[in-house]
Amino acid sequence: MNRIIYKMNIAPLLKYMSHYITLTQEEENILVSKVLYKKYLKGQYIVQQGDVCKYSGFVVSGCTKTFYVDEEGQEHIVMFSVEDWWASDMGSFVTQTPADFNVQCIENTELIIFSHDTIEELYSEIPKLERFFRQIVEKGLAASQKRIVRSFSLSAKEQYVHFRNQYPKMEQRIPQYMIASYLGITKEFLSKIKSQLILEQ
Amino acid sequence: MNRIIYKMNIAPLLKYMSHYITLTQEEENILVSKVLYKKYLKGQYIVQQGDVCKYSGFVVSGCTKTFYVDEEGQEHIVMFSVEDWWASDMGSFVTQTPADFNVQCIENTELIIFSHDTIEELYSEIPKLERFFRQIVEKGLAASQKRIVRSFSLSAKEQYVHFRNQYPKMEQRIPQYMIASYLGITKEFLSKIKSQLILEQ
DNA sequence: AATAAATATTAAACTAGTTTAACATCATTT
DNA sequence: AAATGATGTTAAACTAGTTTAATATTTATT
Repeated sequence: MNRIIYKMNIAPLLKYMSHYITLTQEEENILVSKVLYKKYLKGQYIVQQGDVCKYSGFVVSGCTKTFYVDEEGQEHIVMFSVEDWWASDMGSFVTQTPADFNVQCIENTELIIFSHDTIEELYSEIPKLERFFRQIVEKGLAASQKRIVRSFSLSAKEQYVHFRNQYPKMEQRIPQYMIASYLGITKEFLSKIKSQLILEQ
Repeated sequence: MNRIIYKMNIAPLLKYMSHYITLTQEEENILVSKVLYKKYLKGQYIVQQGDVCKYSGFVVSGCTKTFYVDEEGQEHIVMFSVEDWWASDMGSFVTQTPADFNVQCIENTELIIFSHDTIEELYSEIPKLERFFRQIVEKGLAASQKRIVRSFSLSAKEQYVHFRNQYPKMEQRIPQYMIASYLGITKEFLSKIKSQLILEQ
């Protein structure tokens, strides 16, 4: 059997982690030995709604969308993940309950994968990681709360302007109809908002 | 100086924690020595928007609302906390950044308080607590995500029915205009929804 | 019991955002 | 270069939810 060994680009993860915790060389080695490196093609799924999310991926390169399909079959995007973000249903991964969300690549994407099966070993061999993941989830919670606040108190136009300001580079790589879905509006209405904004200047 | 010592009702917290971790008697004693017990009157604030949230409270009895005031001065409720819930801006407490939210008592409320100043001591004396708080925050994240999904994919009427089914007892103790605020609609429209629902049966 | 304060209802006029449908543009494959 | 599929625009008719304003009901206070 043929096994493809990808060259693992671990540096972005280590740099990212260094904002939270400091690992010794030996701890880094343990970490590297317990994560996977995976390449996905555009269109492939990392997580599927209803499955328990066994893997949590750190995006080394590429872009994913995290979305939900409602009873009418309508797709609602809740997050985009680019470099240095997490591609996962964190809620499902950490609680090991069925995922609310799909995570799908909208570009070819390279991920460093944490598997739930090995994460308990990682916690016991590198206790600091428990703190790391706690902080990641905390940040995720704070971001999720802020998202709720925005959707409560801002009009669609204001939310779009906020998105554009906060993630100026994402707009170039993500099709507009997906941004509309992220904002919770139709693509037609986003189109209208954009033409309004152009007239306003 | 007069110091009021309240009788601390710690049992509900210990029972709640037992779903996540098992504490020894000694660990329980440490815990009790490092938390505070506080009684608030209806109307009092536990957390104020803009302040760093130094305290996270476990509700022993009573009820609080967590809300946000937008630029137009409009109040948006994001959560109610009753017995066995947390009254806190968790996002602010764990990241020690300015709170997005106010937490105010809508009934007289008794809380067991974790202070951020002592929580690091608690983590080092009872490492299990780190796991406990990680799991709480994880559950909070999962709930917050589900809330976003609902507000994306359900109509106001569906959201109200969901709320009523999920928290049947809350409706009795919380005024309707606050429930409207929680659902992100006006009190007038909730009134309309309710009369529609009555006609439908 | 009377008054005041807080909470809830109703209805009409309005607005933000949806739906439908037709057309336009851009990118990819042959 | 033509053809196909994916993405983006425009406009008219529509609907869910808001605003305003007047009134009703419940709860708390004297």
